[in-house]
Amino acid sequence: MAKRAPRANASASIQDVADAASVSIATVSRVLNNPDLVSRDTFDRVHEAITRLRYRPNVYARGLINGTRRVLGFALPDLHGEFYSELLRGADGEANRLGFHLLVTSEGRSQPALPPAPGQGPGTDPTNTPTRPGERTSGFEFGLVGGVAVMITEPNAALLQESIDLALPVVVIDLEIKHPRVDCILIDNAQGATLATEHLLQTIPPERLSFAGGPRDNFDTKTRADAFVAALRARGGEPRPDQLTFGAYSVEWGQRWISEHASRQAGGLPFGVLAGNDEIALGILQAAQDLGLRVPQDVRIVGFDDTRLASLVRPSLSSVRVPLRDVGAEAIRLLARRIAEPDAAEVVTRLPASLIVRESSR
Amino acid sequence: MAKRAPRANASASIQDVADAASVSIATVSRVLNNPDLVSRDTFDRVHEAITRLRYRPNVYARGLINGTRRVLGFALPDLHGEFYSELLRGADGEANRLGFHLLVTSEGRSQPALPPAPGQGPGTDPTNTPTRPGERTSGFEFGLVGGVAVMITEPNAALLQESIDLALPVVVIDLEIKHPRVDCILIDNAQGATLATEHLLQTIPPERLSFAGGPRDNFDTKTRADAFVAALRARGGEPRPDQLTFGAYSVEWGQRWISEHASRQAGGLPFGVLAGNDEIALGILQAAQDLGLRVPQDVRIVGFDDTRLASLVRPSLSSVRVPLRDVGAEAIRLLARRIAEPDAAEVVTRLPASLIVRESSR
DNA sequence: ACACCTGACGTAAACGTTTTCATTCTACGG
DNA sequence: CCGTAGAATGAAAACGTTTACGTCAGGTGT
Repeated sequence: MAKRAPRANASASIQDVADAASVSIATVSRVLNNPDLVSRDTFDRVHEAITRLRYRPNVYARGLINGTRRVLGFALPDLHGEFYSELLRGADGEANRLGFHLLVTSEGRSQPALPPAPGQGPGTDPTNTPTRPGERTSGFEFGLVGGVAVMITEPNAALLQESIDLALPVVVIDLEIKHPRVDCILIDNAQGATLATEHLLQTIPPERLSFAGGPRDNFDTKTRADAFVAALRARGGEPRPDQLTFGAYSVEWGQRWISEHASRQAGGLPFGVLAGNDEIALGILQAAQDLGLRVPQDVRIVGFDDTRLASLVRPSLSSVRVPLRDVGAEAIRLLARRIAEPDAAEVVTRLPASLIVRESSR
Repeated sequence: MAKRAPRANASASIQDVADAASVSIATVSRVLNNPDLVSRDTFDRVHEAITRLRYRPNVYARGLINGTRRVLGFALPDLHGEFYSELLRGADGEANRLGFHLLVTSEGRSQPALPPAPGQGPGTDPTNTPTRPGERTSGFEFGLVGGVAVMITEPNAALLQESIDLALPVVVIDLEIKHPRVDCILIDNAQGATLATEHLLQTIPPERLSFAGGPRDNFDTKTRADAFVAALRARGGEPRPDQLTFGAYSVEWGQRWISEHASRQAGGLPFGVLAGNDEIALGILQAAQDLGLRVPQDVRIVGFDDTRLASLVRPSLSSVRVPLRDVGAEAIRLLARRIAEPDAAEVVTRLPASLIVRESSR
């Protein structure tokens, strides 16, 4: 048995454990991965050595052997705000349960990690800065992760493409993509918008109902707007063009919307508005009050996303609740599934939205 | 030259590139890490092969050789809410700039990854569930990360200890720890609380000023409370015991506080309160209005943390701004530094707080 | 007594890199 | 023409695992 002097400062290796327990490294490995294959005696000896030496298997060596990657990438457009925060939380919890780790990233890390600036031969190239080797700009570490959950935006559409090229398990959030081994998670925006619109229609006639959306070309915005229109039509009201407006997902846009809308609003009171998200709704809510409109007596407002803002504000804000935490958790579950069975049939999970009625539309 | 048929589906290895460029793997490696050592011709050939084959060096193999870990752990008590969200964002941005990746985790993953349930010999152990080998509950993946930033709470105090034991670079957030190679980042809570208290003292006499804190045993709470007391004393007012109260970091506690306080408040109007964080402040703000108190005419409120809530609520909330994003970024910077020079002197970064005055105390 | 299985364990190959050392080749000063 | 320096490259060891395979002992069935 080739004993080796354990290095002083570094963490113990499997060899150190093997030596300490007077077995081979294979046996140590078996204790860790297939305990049934070793005798009770040996198990105990090795186990004792492991705890005594504080042995931790080297993740890199392990990852090298069996592509078993316990790390999942989570790429979001941004990390800021309740919305993503909640998504992340769901993902983290589920990852924890399933024994995975979360590598988070926001926005454009998509430039490939390789290669470094080419082209300085032995002849000194004048245009070349030192470029120390350790410093090369590293994009998303594919190869480190066993799968990626992506929420699509411009910058990381490239990331998605690359993941697909690499045959990496991929889950797309909030967008339906038809691709051989790509699963999707959708939030049922249409249903949520329908729910909210129908709720408003209980107290407001169709012609006095508006939709104040986010950016016009945003996918979610469109879905919600379409559902709004459909719900109005179902009640026999073909919406006028001015009943649908688009701006940005911001408080400021909400404020601007109400100030413009209030003056234009010839239809009389009360009127109602379905906002594209809670921030817009909040802007409307506050600016409406500043304009002397009472909520909900004069204006009935429903937001979208049910962020914590909605419940904290006064009057509290009705909102369409999208189960963000479930979305995060489901993303991890789907990834785990696809890692386990790479060729499983594609899944499109559609999570239902629900309407939380609060003071702003009661 | 031992050509090997490249496997069909797997990603290209360094050997594939070497074959394609008719060089040895050593040369390919040099192209990647020490371009100066190869001739111009070879460089170009290899470079072409790399791009053509979409070669990415295997992170695990690399990590196995040179402990260069480009992944940093970020352990927070929770991921929920503006607070952590903002911290994360700062960290992610800086990590991106510095070429690191972020492995996030919240709460108690601290149980060691090893070993799996011991003690089922060949004799079937009745108490033993199947315990499939792939399923073992994995704690935080030390060994995968090159450093850890920890924000202390009960569950991951263990994580901190373990990191220190492993001689892993560690940065502690929001707590000063004296330990050989551990850096700390502190938010200057005392300064922030002082600022806020002095601001309130400009319009409110000391005896009508209160502190509505979070949990009594919370470190931040204590620091803020102490600074509050000190500021009062500096103005010659020794605070009565009832001017300092402790509860929880929640809206509900704020609401409860004001309802109890308003009845007890014999001192007359207006009075002022420094809240332990924005949520408490918000609870106070809303419940005060419900009680018929005007803000800021009757009650002046200052919150803490300056989360987005503060600016969105009406009346908007004065708050002590703590530079969360900077905290996150600085954590990454410190980690990077310690990875580069493990024996550098310990650093304690103290980030200044500032007071944002809004309607609630104007 | 013999063949054969089985449980327990060790040997060694593989995973994909980086890096040290050795080798080849060219050029050049003597 | 020889010796040698230096540039360019290849061969091979090392990193810490997992796992296929081999070995060996002690049964068990004939």
